[in-house]
Amino acid sequence: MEGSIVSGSQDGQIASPRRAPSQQRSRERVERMLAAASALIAEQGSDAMRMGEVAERAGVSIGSLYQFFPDKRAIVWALAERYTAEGQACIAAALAEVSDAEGLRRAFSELVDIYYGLFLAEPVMRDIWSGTQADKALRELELVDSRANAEFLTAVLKRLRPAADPAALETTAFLIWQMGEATMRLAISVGRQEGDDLVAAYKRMALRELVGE
Amino acid sequence: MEGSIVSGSQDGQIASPRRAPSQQRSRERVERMLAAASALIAEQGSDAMRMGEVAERAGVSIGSLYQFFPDKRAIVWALAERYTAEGQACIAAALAEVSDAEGLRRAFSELVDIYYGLFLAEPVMRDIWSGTQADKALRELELVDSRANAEFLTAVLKRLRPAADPAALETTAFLIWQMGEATMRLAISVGRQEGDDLVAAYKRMALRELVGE
DNA sequence: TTGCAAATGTGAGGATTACTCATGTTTGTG
DNA sequence: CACAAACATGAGTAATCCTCACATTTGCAA
Repeated sequence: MEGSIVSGSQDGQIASPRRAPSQQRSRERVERMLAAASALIAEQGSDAMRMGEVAERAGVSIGSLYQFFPDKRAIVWALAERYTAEGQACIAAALAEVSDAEGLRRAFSELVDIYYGLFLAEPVMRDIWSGTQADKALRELELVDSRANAEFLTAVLKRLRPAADPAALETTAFLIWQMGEATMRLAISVGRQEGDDLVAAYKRMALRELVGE
Repeated sequence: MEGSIVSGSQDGQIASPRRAPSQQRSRERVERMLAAASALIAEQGSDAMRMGEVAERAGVSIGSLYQFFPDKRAIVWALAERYTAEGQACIAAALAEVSDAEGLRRAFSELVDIYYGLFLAEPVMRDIWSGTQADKALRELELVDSRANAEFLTAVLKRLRPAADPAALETTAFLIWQMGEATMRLAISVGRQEGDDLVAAYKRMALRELVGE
């Protein structure tokens, strides 16, 4: 897992490989760098985050930063990856044991609420996923993450509707998941009341599709 | 309309006001600048577009560029605004005379196809709307545009379901529209086959919501 | 026509910022 | 304890957005 933070290769367009921290000291320093970046993103957004500022706040030199992260985006990517890892575990747990329509309805509804709450409460998460579309590496990460999450949903659907075309179920699950993320991004960029309404409407639409009328 | 191209104020965060071209000569030059920008975006994407390159290709100096556009984003914004204006006219026309469920089904289905085709065929449009989330001014423009388009859809729904809660219809129309845009963005970032499937699934879901089972 | 103010045109240079690299320091290990 | 590999440093490089002082052109009133 620590390897993936550093790899930063991401896509195949930029970013040269960097050293992975192997000593205790450097591992701690990398953590400080990520914490500093996280704080700065929370304060000003990832776009306004300056590499020099990250280094200063982490108490390291600019050179050390680039020792472990190939470029600025890799730092954001590393933070994003932690969120996705956390999220996936949560989603897998919520959907693993669903075996009937009512269970799916409850689990899905709860998941949406949790995610919406996270988006509202976590400025870093909000910033990263809002800017997702701009960065190819992040878009890729989100796509992979979304597919993985949709996979859990697909598994449930296959259990509930064994007669249905598996490919169609996969498409449906993936689309619903992506729409959920789009709805979140939308909801946090409008007023709170309207955001709540939109999330509720999404939930209703998605459930109609997932468990029928 | 020419005023809006230049205003560039957009959001309230950056961009100082610039002069609007009042002479024939400068209007033509502004057109050349936009054409050059458009070509460069088509070739390399708006992110890689360099202001110096735009000026060179338009046959003007870098200073002239900044005479009419407060900053780089304003150029992209000006192009985006043209697309939205064109789109709105098209959408308004397609939905204006819809008066029954079957008509809505046909019109909506056709609109989705047209938009998907545009996204596939127009690299500039694709680039601009893909990067929408990154730029606050563009996000705002998309939001305003989306609300306007959703308005047409809302009008149709109110005609078809006069008994329904108007606020709920508005939310539904807006959400469906935003999901459509999200689906387009998604569809063009995966393979062609999967993209087609996703758009088809979206169409089915949206229509279920719009005209019922 | 002519004079002049406003509009327009120019491009060298300022300012910012991501990122490099030559050099020095620390750590683990035979 | 020697020594290679890992780590740390920060002044400097490069790229790029944007400004500004000054030159030119245009439209128009006298």
